Order: sequence, then structure tokens, then C-alpha cells
Amino acid sequence: MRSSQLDLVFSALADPTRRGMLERLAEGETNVGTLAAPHDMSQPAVSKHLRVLERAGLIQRTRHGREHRIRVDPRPIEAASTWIEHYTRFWKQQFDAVDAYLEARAKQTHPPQRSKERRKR
Amino acid sequence: MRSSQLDLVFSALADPTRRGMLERLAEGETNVGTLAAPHDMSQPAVSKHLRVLERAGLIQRTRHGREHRIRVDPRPIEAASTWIEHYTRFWKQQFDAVDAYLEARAKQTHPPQRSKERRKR
DNA sequence: GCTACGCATAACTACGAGGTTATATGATGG
DNA sequence: CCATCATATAACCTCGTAGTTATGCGTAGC
Repeated sequence: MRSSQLDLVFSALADPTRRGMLERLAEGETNVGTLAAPHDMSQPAVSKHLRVLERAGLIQRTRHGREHRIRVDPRPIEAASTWIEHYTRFWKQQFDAVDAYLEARAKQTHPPQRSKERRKR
Repeated sequence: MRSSQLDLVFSALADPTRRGMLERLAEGETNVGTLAAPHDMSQPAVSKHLRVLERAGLIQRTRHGREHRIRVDPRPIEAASTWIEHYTRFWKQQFDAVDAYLEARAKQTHPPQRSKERRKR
């Protein structure tokens, strides 16, 4: 049941409705109604999406009279961003190496069948 | 039911087992067994996780005899990365502005109760 | 003060995700 | 050949998610 912060952030971002809300919030803080307007769904559904974003720490809410002002907190996303950026470096390296290998092999007239059979590790 | 590429990538990243596999794949391509080893779960469970990664386009598979070599394809992640980086710019701007405002207000001896009451928009 | 507004919560449905065990499939090696 | 290995697939269970309608609750405004 334990979900790490990264889990919560990534799964919050995995829904187009919630990404839409975050995109809207890039324009500035608003109330729930404004956030809900573009999305064709019931008000409680919107409320649930906001709770997901809130549990991931992606938004902050300030009650202001009867309306709730919502604003983005970009900090949890940076954890996600950092994770991606970190590993992307290695992945690209990996990917490019394989890419180069495949390209090189394609150039040979008789591609060796078993050349990859014995690899280190 | 339609899930965009971004949905698939983000939700694939939302699971620690799958992130663990991608982290392992940063070291180099391997077979399924090696990928499964560190994770305490049944082999079919691992197989399912790989399918999720595959559907998101994050890994590629080459059958090589009876084993499947798995390697990362970093390209779909870049879409996710781009989305994050794009909006992070605006969010930070937003966040920092609110932050500065709150700090400024905190400095006043008599924080005005209704100063935020009438805001543009 | 009453009504309407802005939102949350409750209770329900439908479905997918993540796990299991059991079984199938195809390649390897003695 | 036959047993075994590497992996996938099937069938099932459980739980969380995304949606619904109905209802509650505090604030605004006339």
C-alpha cells in the first residue's frame, strides 16, 4: 500500500484531465470551478482529481470564503524530473551504442549470426 | 479507453518495480531473468510489468534463442521530459511569485485580513 | 434569515492493475 | 529424444481508480 512520492507524482501525471489542470494552473492560481470548466465531467469527479493532485503534493489549496484557491507546487515534480534526467543520460548512451552496432552490422554483406551470442556479464 | 503515449509513459513510470527495471537497464541490456531477480515476485508478474513497459514503448525486445534480450528505448521518455520541463518554467514562476507575496505579507505587523479578497480574475 | 452558490463527502458501479498458480511453448543440452 | 530452461499466456482474486448521483455544509448576498 505504501506509495512513494515518485509513485504518486508519476501516477498523478498519468491522467490527461489532471495534466490539463496543471497546464491551466501554469497561467495562475484559480478556484475549483474554473479548473473544472474545460473538462466534461461531474463536479465530484473534478474534486477527486484534485485530491489525487493534492496527495501527490502537486497542488496547494487555500480556502478563501466559499471558494478554494488552487495553485501549483512545482517541487515534487522536480524529484520526478531529476529521476528522468539522471537515467536518461545512461539510457541514451545505451541506446546509441546499440544503434551504432545495428547500423554497423547492417553494412556488412554477411551479418554474423552468432556475433552477439557471448556477451560480457 | 484511448490512452495517449504520455499517459502510458507516466503510468509505466509510476511503479517502483518498473522504475527498478529501467534503472537496471541503464547498466546495459539483459534478459528477463536478470531483470526479474531483484524483485520478489512471481515470474508472470515480471512478464506483465515488461508488457506495460513495452506498450509504453520504453523497452525493446529481441528474441535470441530461448531468452529475450531487453533494452531501453529512451525516446518516449523524452516526450514526458519535455512536458515536464515546459510547464515547470511557468509553475516555478507562479510559485515563486506567491512565495514572495506570502513572505512580504508576513513581514507586516498587522497582516491585512482582506487584502487578498479582491484579486484580478 | 433564506436561498443559492462553491465545494466536499458518501455510496455506488465498472473496469483495469497488479498479484497469484497452473499451464503452454519453444529452444538447449546431455 | 527427453528433460529442463526461459519465457509467455490463461484464469482467477483483490483492490484502487474514475466515473456517477445524491446529499451535506459553510459562505454570500439580497
